[in-house]
Amino acid sequence: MTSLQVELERLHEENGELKTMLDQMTKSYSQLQAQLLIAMQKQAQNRLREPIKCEANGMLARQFMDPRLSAAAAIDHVRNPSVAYSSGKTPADHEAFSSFSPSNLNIEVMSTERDQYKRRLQTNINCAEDALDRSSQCLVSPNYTSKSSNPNLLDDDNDEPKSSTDQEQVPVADQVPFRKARVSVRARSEAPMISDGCQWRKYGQKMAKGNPCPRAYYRCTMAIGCPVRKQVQRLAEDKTILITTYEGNHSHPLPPAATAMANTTSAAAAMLLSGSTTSKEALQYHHHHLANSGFFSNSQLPFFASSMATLSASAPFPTITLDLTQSPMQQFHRIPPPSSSTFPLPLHGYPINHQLMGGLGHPIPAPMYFPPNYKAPPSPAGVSLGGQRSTSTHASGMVETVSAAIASDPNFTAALAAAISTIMGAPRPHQGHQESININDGDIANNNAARGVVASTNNSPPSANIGVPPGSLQPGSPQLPQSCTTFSTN
DNA sequence: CGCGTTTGACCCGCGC
DNA sequence: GCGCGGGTCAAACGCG
Ligand SMILES: [Zn+2]
Repeated sequence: MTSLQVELERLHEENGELKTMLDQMTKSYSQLQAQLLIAMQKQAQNRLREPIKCEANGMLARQFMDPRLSAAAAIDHVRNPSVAYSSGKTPADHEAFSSFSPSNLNIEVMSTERDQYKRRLQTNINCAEDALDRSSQCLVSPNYTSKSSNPNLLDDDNDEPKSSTDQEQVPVADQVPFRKARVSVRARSEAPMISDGCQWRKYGQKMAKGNPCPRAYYRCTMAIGCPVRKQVQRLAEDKTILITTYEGNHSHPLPPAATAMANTTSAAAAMLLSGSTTSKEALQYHHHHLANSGFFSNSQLPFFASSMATLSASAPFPTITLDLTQSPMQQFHRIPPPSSSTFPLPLHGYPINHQLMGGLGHPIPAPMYFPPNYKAPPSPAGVSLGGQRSTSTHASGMVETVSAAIASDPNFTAALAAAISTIMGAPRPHQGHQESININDGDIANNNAARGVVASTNNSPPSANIGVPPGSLQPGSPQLPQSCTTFSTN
Protein backbone atom coordinates (compact mmCIF):
# COMPACT_ATOMS: atom_id res chain seq x y z
CA MET A 1 0.00 0.00 0.00
CA THR A 2 2.59 2.46 1.04
CA SER A 3 4.83 1.54 -1.75
CA LEU A 4 2.02 2.01 -4.11
CA GLN A 5 1.37 5.37 -2.69
CA VAL A 6 4.92 6.31 -3.03
CA GLU A 7 4.92 5.13 -6.52
CA LEU A 8 1.84 7.05 -7.23
CA GLU A 9 3.32 10.14 -5.87
CA ARG A 10 6.36 9.67 -7.90
CA LEU A 11 4.29 9.27 -10.96
CA HIS A 12 2.45 12.40 -10.17
CA GLU A 13 5.62 14.27 -9.93
CA GLU A 14 6.87 12.88 -13.09
CA ASN A 15 3.69 13.78 -14.68
CA GLY A 16 4.01 17.29 -13.56
CA GLU A 17 7.47 17.49 -14.89
CA LEU A 18 6.46 16.10 -18.14
CA LYS A 19 3.71 18.54 -18.37
CA THR A 20 6.02 21.36 -17.76
CA MET A 21 8.37 20.09 -20.30
CA LEU A 22 5.69 19.70 -22.75
CA ASP A 23 4.53 23.15 -22.16
CA GLN A 24 7.93 24.51 -22.72
CA MET A 25 8.42 22.58 -25.81
CA THR A 26 5.18 23.69 -27.12
CA LYS A 27 6.08 27.22 -26.48
CA SER A 28 9.38 27.03 -28.10
CA TYR A 29 7.87 25.22 -30.92
CA SER A 30 5.39 27.90 -31.47
CA GLN A 31 8.03 30.48 -31.32
CA LEU A 32 10.18 28.68 -33.72
CA GLN A 33 7.37 28.22 -36.04
CA ALA A 34 6.50 31.82 -35.95
CA GLN A 35 10.01 32.73 -36.64
CA LEU A 36 10.18 30.33 -39.38
CA LEU A 37 7.13 31.64 -41.01
CA ILE A 38 8.37 35.07 -40.74
CA ALA A 39 11.64 34.15 -42.17
CA MET A 40 9.90 32.55 -45.02
CA GLN A 41 7.92 35.58 -45.59
CA LYS A 42 10.95 37.55 -45.64
CA GLN A 43 12.55 35.35 -48.08
CA ALA A 44 9.62 35.54 -50.24
CA GLN A 45 9.80 39.21 -50.14
CA ASN A 46 13.38 39.28 -50.94
CA ARG A 47 12.85 36.99 -53.70
CA LEU A 48 10.25 39.15 -55.11
CA ARG A 49 12.51 42.03 -55.03
CA GLU A 50 15.18 40.38 -56.87
CA PRO A 51 14.20 39.92 -60.35
CA ILE A 52 14.73 36.32 -60.54
CA LYS A 53 13.95 34.34 -63.44
CA CYS A 54 10.96 32.74 -62.31
CA GLU A 55 9.28 30.70 -64.71
CA ALA A 56 6.34 31.65 -63.39
CA ASN A 57 3.21 32.87 -64.00
CA GLY A 58 1.92 35.76 -62.26
CA MET A 59 4.73 35.97 -59.98
CA LEU A 60 6.83 37.51 -62.55
CA ALA A 61 4.71 40.45 -62.78
CA ARG A 62 5.02 40.97 -59.19
CA GLN A 63 8.62 40.65 -59.15
CA PHE A 64 9.09 43.32 -61.56
CA MET A 65 6.93 45.67 -59.89
CA ASP A 66 8.01 48.22 -57.52
CA PRO A 67 9.89 46.48 -54.85
CA ARG A 68 7.70 47.83 -52.32
CA LEU A 69 4.72 46.59 -53.95
CA SER A 70 6.05 43.27 -54.35
CA ALA A 71 7.05 43.17 -50.84
CA ALA A 72 3.67 44.15 -49.82
CA ALA A 73 2.28 41.61 -52.05
CA ALA A 74 4.44 39.05 -50.63
CA ILE A 75 3.38 39.90 -47.27
CA ASP A 76 -0.09 39.96 -48.19
CA HIS A 77 0.32 36.76 -49.76
CA VAL A 78 1.91 35.27 -46.87
CA ARG A 79 -0.67 36.29 -44.59
CA ASN A 80 -3.29 34.28 -46.12
CA PRO A 81 -2.16 30.97 -46.48
CA SER A 82 -4.45 28.49 -47.53
CA VAL A 83 -3.64 25.02 -47.58
CA ALA A 84 -5.46 22.16 -48.91
CA TYR A 85 -4.76 18.67 -48.16
CA SER A 86 -5.65 16.11 -50.54
CA SER A 87 -5.29 12.62 -49.90
CA GLY A 88 -6.19 9.76 -51.74
CA LYS A 89 -4.57 7.23 -53.54
CA THR A 90 -2.42 8.35 -56.08
CA PRO A 91 -3.52 7.80 -59.40
CA ALA A 92 -0.43 6.48 -60.59
CA ASP A 93 2.07 4.95 -58.59
CA HIS A 94 5.37 5.25 -59.82
CA GLU A 95 7.68 4.75 -57.27
CA ALA A 96 8.85 8.03 -56.70
CA PHE A 97 10.53 7.68 -53.56
CA SER A 98 10.51 5.04 -51.27
CA SER A 99 9.46 6.33 -48.27
CA PHE A 100 9.94 5.15 -45.03
CA SER A 101 7.74 7.77 -44.02
CA PRO A 102 4.26 6.86 -43.50
CA SER A 103 2.85 9.05 -45.97
CA ASN A 104 4.08 10.54 -49.00
CA LEU A 105 2.97 13.96 -49.39
CA ASN A 106 2.10 15.22 -52.58
CA ILE A 107 2.29 18.83 -52.74
CA GLU A 108 0.84 20.80 -55.40
CA VAL A 109 1.34 24.37 -55.44
CA MET A 110 -0.78 26.35 -57.57
CA SER A 111 0.55 29.71 -57.60
CA THR A 112 -1.91 31.46 -59.44
CA GLU A 113 -3.27 34.15 -57.62
CA ARG A 114 -1.60 36.59 -59.63
CA ASP A 115 -4.14 38.75 -61.09
CA GLN A 116 -5.99 39.14 -58.00
CA TYR A 117 -2.92 39.86 -56.15
CA LYS A 118 -1.77 42.36 -58.52
CA ARG A 119 -4.92 44.11 -58.26
CA ARG A 120 -4.98 44.01 -54.68
CA LEU A 121 -1.56 45.23 -54.50
CA GLN A 122 -2.28 48.10 -56.62
CA THR A 123 -5.22 49.05 -54.68
CA ASN A 124 -3.94 48.78 -51.29
CA ILE A 125 -0.43 49.27 -51.58
CA ASN A 126 -0.18 51.62 -48.89
CA CYS A 127 -0.27 49.20 -46.29
CA ALA A 128 -0.53 45.83 -47.41
CA GLU A 129 1.01 44.86 -44.30
CA ASP A 130 -1.56 46.29 -42.16
CA ALA A 131 -4.15 45.30 -44.36
CA LEU A 132 -3.13 41.87 -43.88
CA ASP A 133 -5.88 40.74 -42.23
CA ARG A 134 -5.77 40.54 -38.76
CA SER A 135 -8.42 38.28 -39.57
CA SER A 136 -6.11 35.62 -40.37
CA GLN A 137 -3.94 36.37 -37.61
CA CYS A 138 -3.31 34.28 -34.80
CA LEU A 139 -2.99 35.84 -31.64
CA VAL A 140 -0.69 34.98 -29.16
CA SER A 141 -1.32 34.66 -25.63
CA PRO A 142 -0.16 37.59 -23.70
CA ASN A 143 2.38 35.69 -21.88
CA TYR A 144 3.96 34.96 -25.06
CA THR A 145 5.03 38.38 -25.65
CA SER A 146 8.05 38.29 -23.69
CA LYS A 147 10.42 39.40 -26.23
CA SER A 148 8.44 40.71 -28.88
CA SER A 149 7.72 44.14 -28.32
CA ASN A 150 9.08 45.62 -31.33
CA PRO A 151 6.44 46.64 -33.57
CA ASN A 152 8.04 45.99 -36.77
CA LEU A 153 8.16 42.62 -37.99
CA LEU A 154 8.91 43.27 -41.47
CA ASP A 155 11.57 45.43 -42.72
CA ASP A 156 9.19 47.03 -44.93
CA ASP A 157 7.12 48.04 -42.16
CA ASN A 158 9.56 50.55 -41.25
CA ASP A 159 8.98 52.50 -44.29
CA GLU A 160 5.39 52.62 -43.94
CA PRO A 161 3.61 53.48 -40.89
CA LYS A 162 1.53 50.64 -40.24
CA SER A 163 -0.55 52.78 -38.22
CA SER A 164 -3.68 53.67 -39.80
CA THR A 165 -3.87 51.63 -42.70
CA ASP A 166 -6.73 50.60 -44.57
CA GLN A 167 -8.79 49.46 -41.86
CA GLU A 168 -8.24 48.44 -38.49
CA GLN A 169 -4.94 49.03 -37.32
CA VAL A 170 -4.25 46.36 -35.14
CA PRO A 171 -0.87 46.04 -33.89
CA VAL A 172 0.84 43.93 -36.20
CA ALA A 173 -0.67 40.88 -35.25
CA ASP A 174 -0.30 39.08 -38.29
CA GLN A 175 2.94 37.77 -38.58
CA VAL A 176 1.68 35.08 -40.42
CA PRO A 177 0.36 36.17 -43.48
CA PHE A 178 -1.32 34.07 -45.79
CA ARG A 179 -4.39 35.63 -46.79
CA LYS A 180 -5.32 33.70 -49.70
CA ALA A 181 -3.10 30.79 -49.69
CA ARG A 182 -4.83 27.53 -49.30
CA VAL A 183 -3.68 24.28 -48.01
CA SER A 184 -5.54 21.29 -49.10
CA VAL A 185 -5.22 17.94 -47.52
CA ARG A 186 -6.22 14.73 -49.08
CA ALA A 187 -6.97 11.85 -46.86
CA ARG A 188 -8.89 8.70 -47.08
CA SER A 189 -11.80 8.91 -44.87
CA GLU A 190 -15.22 7.49 -44.77
CA ALA A 191 -16.21 10.07 -42.31
CA PRO A 192 -17.74 13.19 -43.69
CA MET A 193 -15.10 15.22 -42.10
CA ILE A 194 -11.65 14.73 -40.81
CA SER A 195 -11.23 15.45 -37.24
CA ASP A 196 -8.54 17.99 -37.00
CA GLY A 197 -9.05 19.07 -33.48
CA CYS A 198 -10.91 22.19 -34.29
CA GLN A 199 -14.53 23.02 -33.97
CA TRP A 200 -16.33 23.86 -37.12
CA ARG A 201 -19.68 25.13 -38.05
CA LYS A 202 -21.05 24.49 -41.42
CA TYR A 203 -22.18 27.58 -43.18
CA GLY A 204 -22.84 26.43 -46.63
CA GLN A 205 -22.88 23.67 -49.12
CA LYS A 206 -22.77 23.72 -52.83
CA MET A 207 -22.59 21.42 -55.69
CA ALA A 208 -19.21 21.70 -57.17
CA LYS A 209 -19.00 21.94 -60.82
CA GLY A 210 -17.32 18.89 -61.97
CA ASN A 211 -18.09 16.81 -59.02
CA PRO A 212 -21.13 14.86 -58.05
CA CYS A 213 -20.30 15.34 -54.45
CA PRO A 214 -21.25 18.58 -52.84
CA ARG A 215 -18.68 20.79 -51.28
CA ALA A 216 -19.25 21.83 -47.72
CA TYR A 217 -18.05 25.05 -46.21
CA TYR A 218 -17.04 25.26 -42.60
CA ARG A 219 -15.91 28.02 -40.36
CA CYS A 220 -13.83 27.66 -37.26
CA THR A 221 -15.83 28.30 -34.18
CA MET A 222 -13.27 27.81 -31.53
CA ALA A 223 -13.09 31.51 -31.21
CA ILE A 224 -15.66 33.92 -32.34
CA GLY A 225 -13.64 35.91 -34.72
CA CYS A 226 -11.51 33.14 -36.06
CA PRO A 227 -11.10 33.63 -39.76
CA VAL A 228 -10.22 30.11 -40.56
CA ARG A 229 -12.42 28.35 -43.05
CA LYS A 230 -12.32 25.03 -44.60
CA GLN A 231 -13.98 23.29 -47.44
CA VAL A 232 -14.59 19.64 -47.51
CA GLN A 233 -15.26 17.68 -50.58
CA ARG A 234 -14.94 14.17 -51.79
CA LEU A 235 -12.97 13.27 -54.77
CA ALA A 236 -15.20 12.52 -57.64
CA GLU A 237 -13.18 9.60 -58.83
CA ASP A 238 -12.64 8.09 -55.50
CA LYS A 239 -15.20 8.94 -52.96
CA THR A 240 -13.24 7.50 -50.18
CA ILE A 241 -10.89 10.33 -50.46
CA LEU A 242 -11.71 13.47 -48.69
CA ILE A 243 -10.21 16.74 -49.66
CA THR A 244 -10.10 19.34 -46.98
CA THR A 245 -8.97 22.78 -47.85
CA TYR A 246 -7.95 25.18 -45.16
CA GLU A 247 -7.68 28.87 -45.43
CA GLY A 248 -6.42 31.36 -42.92
CA ASN A 249 -4.80 31.18 -39.57
CA HIS A 250 -6.44 30.66 -36.29
CA SER A 251 -6.71 33.66 -34.12
CA HIS A 252 -6.73 31.75 -30.94
CA PRO A 253 -4.88 29.09 -29.08
CA LEU A 254 -5.50 25.63 -30.22
CA PRO A 255 -5.95 22.44 -28.34
CA PRO A 256 -3.13 20.02 -28.70
CA ALA A 257 -5.16 17.95 -30.98
CA ALA A 258 -5.55 20.81 -33.32
CA THR A 259 -2.06 22.06 -33.32
CA ALA A 260 -0.79 19.38 -35.54
CA MET A 261 -3.04 20.29 -38.32
CA ALA A 262 -2.62 23.93 -37.79
CA ASN A 263 1.10 23.66 -37.74
CA THR A 264 1.15 21.49 -40.69
CA THR A 265 -0.96 23.77 -42.69
CA SER A 266 1.04 26.71 -41.60
CA ALA A 267 4.21 25.06 -42.62
CA ALA A 268 2.73 24.02 -45.88
CA ALA A 269 1.45 27.45 -46.48
CA ALA A 270 4.79 28.88 -45.68
CA MET A 271 6.33 26.51 -48.04
CA LEU A 272 3.83 27.40 -50.58
CA LEU A 273 4.62 30.95 -50.19
CA SER A 274 8.25 30.54 -50.38
CA GLY A 275 7.74 28.24 -53.22
CA SER A 276 5.45 30.45 -55.09
CA THR A 277 7.72 33.26 -54.71
CA THR A 278 10.38 30.98 -55.62
CA SER A 279 10.73 29.60 -58.95
CA LYS A 280 10.23 26.05 -59.63
CA GLU A 281 13.87 25.78 -60.02
CA ALA A 282 14.38 27.19 -56.70
CA LEU A 283 12.13 24.63 -55.26
CA GLN A 284 13.95 21.93 -56.92
CA TYR A 285 17.05 23.41 -55.75
CA HIS A 286 15.64 23.46 -52.39
CA HIS A 287 14.80 19.91 -52.51
CA HIS A 288 18.11 19.02 -53.78
CA HIS A 289 19.81 21.04 -51.28
CA LEU A 290 17.91 19.46 -48.57
CA ALA A 291 18.66 16.08 -49.75
CA ASN A 292 22.27 16.79 -49.86
CA SER A 293 22.66 18.85 -46.88
CA GLY A 294 23.77 17.00 -43.93
CA PHE A 295 21.77 19.23 -41.85
CA PHE A 296 19.17 16.79 -41.11
CA SER A 297 19.83 13.26 -41.49
CA ASN A 298 16.99 11.11 -42.29
CA SER A 299 17.50 9.20 -39.22
CA GLN A 300 16.89 12.25 -37.30
CA LEU A 301 13.78 13.03 -39.03
CA PRO A 302 11.83 9.92 -38.99
CA PHE A 303 8.78 11.76 -39.86
CA PHE A 304 9.99 13.10 -42.99
CA ALA A 305 8.11 11.99 -45.90
CA SER A 306 8.84 12.47 -49.43
CA SER A 307 6.43 14.45 -51.30
CA MET A 308 5.81 16.05 -54.52
CA ALA A 309 5.30 19.64 -55.07
CA THR A 310 3.46 21.02 -57.92
CA LEU A 311 3.33 24.46 -59.16
CA SER A 312 0.41 25.31 -61.14
CA ALA A 313 -0.41 28.42 -62.90
CA SER A 314 -4.01 27.75 -63.12
CA ALA A 315 -5.24 27.91 -59.63
CA PRO A 316 -7.21 30.81 -58.41
CA PHE A 317 -5.41 30.87 -55.15
CA PRO A 318 -2.03 29.75 -54.29
CA THR A 319 -2.70 26.32 -53.09
CA ILE A 320 -0.59 23.63 -51.71
CA THR A 321 -1.88 20.14 -51.58
CA LEU A 322 -0.75 17.55 -49.16
CA ASP A 323 -1.56 14.07 -50.04
CA LEU A 324 -1.89 11.89 -47.05
CA THR A 325 -3.50 9.12 -48.72
CA GLN A 326 -0.65 6.92 -49.15
CA SER A 327 0.42 4.60 -46.56
CA PRO A 328 4.10 4.27 -46.17
CA MET A 329 4.17 1.35 -48.31
CA GLN A 330 2.25 2.51 -51.17
CA GLN A 331 4.18 5.26 -52.42
CA PHE A 332 3.09 7.12 -55.27
CA HIS A 333 4.01 9.62 -57.59
CA ARG A 334 1.37 11.97 -58.32
CA ILE A 335 0.54 12.88 -61.77
CA PRO A 336 0.51 16.51 -62.03
CA PRO A 337 -2.13 18.28 -63.84
CA PRO A 338 -1.08 19.46 -67.18
CA SER A 339 -0.62 22.95 -66.16
CA SER A 340 1.37 22.27 -63.15
CA SER A 341 4.71 20.92 -62.43
CA THR A 342 5.51 18.64 -59.63
CA PHE A 343 8.63 17.89 -57.86
CA PRO A 344 9.60 16.16 -54.78
CA LEU A 345 9.73 18.01 -51.61
CA PRO A 346 10.46 16.91 -48.17
CA LEU A 347 7.69 17.36 -45.81
CA HIS A 348 6.55 15.97 -42.63
CA GLY A 349 4.07 13.48 -43.55
CA TYR A 350 3.82 11.22 -40.73
CA PRO A 351 2.76 13.49 -38.10
CA ILE A 352 0.18 14.87 -40.22
CA ASN A 353 -1.23 11.63 -40.86
CA HIS A 354 -1.07 10.74 -37.34
CA GLN A 355 -2.72 13.76 -36.09
CA LEU A 356 -4.96 14.31 -38.87
CA MET A 357 -6.31 11.01 -38.64
CA GLY A 358 -7.12 11.62 -35.13
CA GLY A 359 -4.30 9.64 -33.90
CA LEU A 360 -4.03 11.73 -30.87
CA GLY A 361 -3.34 10.17 -27.66
CA HIS A 362 -6.87 9.55 -26.86
CA PRO A 363 -9.00 7.05 -28.45
CA ILE A 364 -11.29 8.42 -30.91
CA PRO A 365 -14.42 6.91 -32.11
CA ALA A 366 -15.01 5.60 -35.44
CA PRO A 367 -14.91 8.50 -37.71
CA MET A 368 -11.28 8.70 -37.72
CA TYR A 369 -9.23 6.99 -40.14
CA PHE A 370 -6.20 5.33 -38.89
CA PRO A 371 -3.52 4.64 -41.26
CA PRO A 372 -3.35 1.01 -41.79
CA ASN A 373 0.23 0.76 -41.11
CA TYR A 374 0.29 3.16 -38.41
CA LYS A 375 2.87 2.48 -35.89
CA ALA A 376 3.89 4.22 -32.87
CA PRO A 377 6.36 6.85 -33.63
CA PRO A 378 9.67 5.39 -34.24
CA SER A 379 11.66 5.50 -31.16
CA PRO A 380 14.70 6.51 -33.00
CA ALA A 381 13.06 9.76 -32.81
CA GLY A 382 14.38 9.87 -29.42
CA VAL A 383 16.31 12.73 -30.56
CA SER A 384 13.22 14.56 -31.11
CA LEU A 385 11.29 15.54 -28.26
CA GLY A 386 8.85 13.31 -26.82
CA GLY A 387 9.11 10.74 -29.41
CA GLN A 388 9.75 8.02 -27.05
CA ARG A 389 6.97 8.81 -24.81
CA SER A 390 4.39 8.87 -27.36
CA THR A 391 4.60 5.21 -27.66
CA SER A 392 3.14 4.79 -24.33
CA THR A 393 0.11 6.72 -24.90
CA HIS A 394 -2.71 4.93 -23.60
CA ALA A 395 -3.26 6.26 -20.31
CA SER A 396 -6.09 7.91 -18.77
CA GLY A 397 -6.98 11.12 -17.19
CA MET A 398 -4.22 13.52 -16.97
CA VAL A 399 -1.96 11.30 -18.74
CA GLU A 400 -4.32 11.37 -21.54
CA THR A 401 -4.04 15.02 -21.84
CA VAL A 402 -0.37 14.88 -21.67
CA SER A 403 -0.12 12.20 -24.16
CA ALA A 404 -2.35 14.08 -26.43
CA ALA A 405 -0.10 16.97 -26.13
CA ILE A 406 2.85 14.85 -26.73
CA ALA A 407 1.25 13.33 -29.65
CA SER A 408 1.62 16.57 -31.33
CA ASP A 409 5.27 16.57 -30.78
CA PRO A 410 6.24 14.41 -33.57
CA ASN A 411 4.39 16.72 -35.63
CA PHE A 412 6.14 19.46 -34.12
CA THR A 413 9.37 18.01 -35.04
CA ALA A 414 8.31 17.34 -38.49
CA ALA A 415 6.80 20.68 -38.97
CA LEU A 416 9.84 22.28 -37.71
CA ALA A 417 12.00 20.25 -39.89
CA ALA A 418 9.91 20.98 -42.85
CA ALA A 419 9.88 24.57 -42.12
CA ILE A 420 13.51 24.79 -41.51
CA SER A 421 14.30 22.79 -44.48
CA THR A 422 12.25 25.06 -46.51
CA ILE A 423 14.06 27.97 -45.27
CA MET A 424 17.38 26.56 -45.66
CA GLY A 425 17.00 25.15 -49.00
CA ALA A 426 14.63 27.24 -50.80
CA PRO A 427 15.50 30.73 -50.63
CA ARG A 428 18.67 31.78 -51.79
CA PRO A 429 20.80 30.02 -54.11
CA HIS A 430 23.53 32.13 -52.84
CA GLN A 431 24.10 31.28 -49.42
CA GLY A 432 25.35 32.92 -46.46
CA HIS A 433 23.31 35.68 -45.26
CA GLN A 434 21.86 36.51 -42.07
CA GLU A 435 18.65 38.03 -41.39
CA SER A 436 17.19 39.02 -38.20
CA ILE A 437 13.61 39.05 -37.78
CA ASN A 438 11.58 40.82 -35.33
CA ILE A 439 8.18 39.92 -34.61
CA ASN A 440 5.99 41.72 -32.41
CA ASP A 441 3.13 40.49 -30.71
CA GLY A 442 -0.04 41.72 -31.60
CA ASP A 443 -3.42 41.22 -30.72
CA ILE A 444 -6.14 40.70 -32.81
CA ALA A 445 -8.62 43.24 -33.11
CA ASN A 446 -10.59 41.68 -35.58
CA ASN A 447 -13.98 40.84 -34.72
CA ASN A 448 -16.10 40.45 -37.55
CA ALA A 449 -17.86 38.00 -35.56
CA ALA A 450 -20.61 40.40 -35.49
CA ARG A 451 -22.30 38.45 -38.08
CA GLY A 452 -25.46 36.82 -37.43
CA VAL A 453 -23.89 33.54 -37.10
CA VAL A 454 -23.92 32.19 -33.73
CA ALA A 455 -20.88 30.62 -32.56
CA SER A 456 -21.30 27.13 -31.67
CA THR A 457 -19.00 24.48 -30.77
CA ASN A 458 -18.47 21.07 -31.76
CA ASN A 459 -17.52 20.03 -34.99
CA SER A 460 -18.95 16.84 -35.39
CA PRO A 461 -21.57 16.66 -37.79
CA PRO A 462 -24.09 14.12 -37.27
CA SER A 463 -22.10 11.32 -38.31
CA ALA A 464 -18.66 11.91 -37.80
CA ASN A 465 -16.27 14.09 -36.29
CA ILE A 466 -15.04 14.09 -33.00
CA GLY A 467 -14.48 17.11 -31.16
CA VAL A 468 -11.60 17.83 -29.10
CA PRO A 469 -11.86 17.42 -25.48
CA PRO A 470 -13.01 20.71 -24.27
CA GLY A 471 -10.67 20.96 -21.47
CA SER A 472 -7.62 20.36 -23.42
CA LEU A 473 -6.93 23.77 -24.61
CA GLN A 474 -3.39 24.51 -24.93
CA PRO A 475 -2.92 28.11 -24.32
CA GLY A 476 0.69 28.03 -24.90
CA SER A 477 0.56 27.04 -28.44
CA PRO A 478 -1.08 29.47 -30.59
CA GLN A 479 -0.58 28.55 -34.04
CA LEU A 480 1.63 31.37 -34.84
CA PRO A 481 3.21 32.84 -31.93
CA GLN A 482 5.55 35.58 -32.06
CA SER A 483 8.89 36.17 -30.80
CA CYS A 484 11.93 37.75 -32.02
CA THR A 485 15.02 36.13 -33.01
CA THR A 486 17.61 35.89 -35.53
CA PHE A 487 17.66 33.40 -38.19
CA SER A 488 20.59 32.65 -40.23
CA THR A 489 20.15 30.98 -43.45
CA ASN A 490 22.81 29.57 -45.47
C1' DC B 1 -36.33 26.15 -26.71
C1' DG B 2 -31.52 26.60 -28.04
C1' DC B 3 -28.42 25.64 -31.38
C1' DG B 4 -26.30 23.70 -35.47
C1' DT B 5 -27.47 22.37 -40.08
C1' DT B 6 -30.00 23.02 -44.36
C1' DT B 7 -30.75 25.34 -48.36
C1' DG B 8 -32.09 28.83 -51.61
C1' DA B 9 -31.10 33.64 -52.13
C1' DC B 10 -27.61 36.77 -52.62
C1' DC B 11 -23.01 38.74 -53.67
C1' DC B 12 -19.13 39.34 -56.42
C1' DG B 13 -15.55 38.65 -59.70
C1' DC B 14 -14.86 37.28 -64.28
C1' DG B 15 -15.32 36.27 -69.12
C1' DC B 16 -18.04 37.09 -73.06
C1' DG C 1 -25.14 43.76 -69.41
C1' DC C 2 -25.48 38.84 -68.79
C1' DG C 3 -24.54 34.41 -67.28
C1' DC C 4 -21.66 31.54 -64.63
C1' DG C 5 -19.40 29.84 -60.78
C1' DG C 6 -17.43 30.08 -56.33
C1' DG C 7 -18.57 31.57 -51.97
C1' DT C 8 -21.47 33.44 -48.16
C1' DC C 9 -25.77 34.79 -45.76
C1' DA C 10 -29.57 33.83 -43.14
C1' DA C 11 -34.34 32.21 -42.57
C1' DA C 12 -36.22 27.95 -41.85
C1' DC C 13 -35.77 23.43 -40.12
C1' DG C 14 -35.25 19.90 -36.89
C1' DC C 15 -32.80 17.55 -33.40
C1' DG C 16 -31.93 17.01 -28.63
ZN1 LIG D 1 -9.83 28.87 -35.29
